[in-house]
Amino acid sequence: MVEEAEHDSSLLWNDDQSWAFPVLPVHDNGGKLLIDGGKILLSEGTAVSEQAANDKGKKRSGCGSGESDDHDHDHDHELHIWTERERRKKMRNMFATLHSLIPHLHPRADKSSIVDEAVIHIKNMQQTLEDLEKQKEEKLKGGQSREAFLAEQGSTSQSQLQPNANANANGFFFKTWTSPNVVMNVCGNDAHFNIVCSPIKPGLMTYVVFLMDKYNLHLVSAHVASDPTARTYMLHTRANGIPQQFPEAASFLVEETYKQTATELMLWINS
Amino acid sequence: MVEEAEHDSSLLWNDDQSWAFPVLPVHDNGGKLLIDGGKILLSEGTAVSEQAANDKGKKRSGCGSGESDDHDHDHDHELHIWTERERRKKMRNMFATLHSLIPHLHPRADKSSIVDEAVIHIKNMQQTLEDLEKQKEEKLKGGQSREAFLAEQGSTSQSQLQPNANANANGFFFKTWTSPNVVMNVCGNDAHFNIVCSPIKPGLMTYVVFLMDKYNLHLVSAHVASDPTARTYMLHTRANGIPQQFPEAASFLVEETYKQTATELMLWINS
DNA sequence: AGAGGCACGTGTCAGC
DNA sequence: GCTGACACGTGCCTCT
Repeated sequence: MVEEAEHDSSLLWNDDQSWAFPVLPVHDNGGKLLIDGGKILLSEGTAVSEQAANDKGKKRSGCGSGESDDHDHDHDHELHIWTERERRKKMRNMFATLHSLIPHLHPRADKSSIVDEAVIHIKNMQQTLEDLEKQKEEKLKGGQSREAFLAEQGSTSQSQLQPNANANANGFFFKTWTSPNVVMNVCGNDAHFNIVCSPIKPGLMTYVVFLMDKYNLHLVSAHVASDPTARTYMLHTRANGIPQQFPEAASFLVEETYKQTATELMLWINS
Repeated sequence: MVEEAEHDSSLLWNDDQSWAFPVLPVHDNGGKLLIDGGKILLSEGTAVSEQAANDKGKKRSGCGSGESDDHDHDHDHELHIWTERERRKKMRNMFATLHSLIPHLHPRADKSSIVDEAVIHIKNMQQTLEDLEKQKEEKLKGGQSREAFLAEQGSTSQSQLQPNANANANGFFFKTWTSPNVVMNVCGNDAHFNIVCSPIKPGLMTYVVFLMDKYNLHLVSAHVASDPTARTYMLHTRANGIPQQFPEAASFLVEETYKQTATELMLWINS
């Protein structure tokens, strides 16, 4: 992953890390007229006084003159520079990981290509998933109406992503997803989560609550059991925030939401 | 000339600013720039103090004089600025469309969140697709629908992160059995039962307690949720009564005991 | 009152 | 050459 950067980046990295400031000297910083948010901007034809002198400026070399209460502002400012650098670095890494997730992408693809391809890739996958989902439903429906009993019985139970097929008729049954740490049972709008976390990771409950919030799930009840080496949770949640105009679509959405939640939870625990 | 340049600039600005994250329905205004139609609002008086002077270059206002070979360089430079602006704009739009593709994302999510969530989303979708394919293949391969009320579930879920699959040695993980009505997750001496019963069968809780007693299981906690048509239970139990002379045998015994319990429970519910 | 985010202008370095 | 891509420093703005 890191490697991606190639010499290009690594050089920059070097740069980034090694020296802190020098470039400034010249720093004309130019003019910025046109400031965004705040307003300003000079209008069109009329010129106006743009650029004011402002030296205010920071650590200029040479040129004596007044140094005074620099220091407070100084460190403040340096901190700003530093955080901005960090932020950029973070972004770079995120781009790298995003890059690594997209197949068939030139190793040195630039940022726009990355985002672009990410968009395309996501669209493709969403489309594919949608199609598969539709296909599946139609299969189920067809089986029900035509041959009711015979046809599609096989394949109940199975790998992790498995809906217990016979469920959909009218009764209330669990549709279950399993992983070593997180097991989720969806039943209508409700879901039961079983979670085990060992060694104990601080912040798990916080993350759970965050996820509930993110996906607009209500926490009906939560049961926590601790022992020195492990902690287990049982959660009962309810999905309320999803418009239910079309029951089938809604149930699909609920399911997807739950799946998403469970996946993220699992990833977090294993991270 | 100068004027032209200015004009140019301001126009471009307009363009550039044309909504930063436009797609998003609400708001924003993003912040920046308040332009109203053609005019610009300029800031309060105080603001002006900024704007650096710095000669070096660029379109300074008024001040006639030194035009000479400025222009080529000048124009050159402006072009640089312009292209950079365009590039940023492009990036912004791409971010916006990327944003629009990710479900459950806060409308004003910042760039890192967008990339972050994109990564997560892609991972999830890839995983889901992979699972679906596996599922499909297995479906084609074997119609193994033998009795299978309780299919034994391995575990495993995600591929990329962890081989946590059967690391049962020392870690604490779930071993899960599923059926439409009863899902059981064993972890060490403890187990979580998820039960759904519809229509409601009177006496279920009594039966549960009877079973716990029969197999010498302790009921650590029980959560019951009722609605008119269904009732769900989450139970946390602990097996204490089993002699533990030989740890391996013991864990086997515990597992068998739980399996037996779950089976009887399921049979009762479906009877 | 302050931390984080964004877009700007700017210099620099790769590669058609 | 020139063109595009990047990272940088910097001012301003928002959200808390």
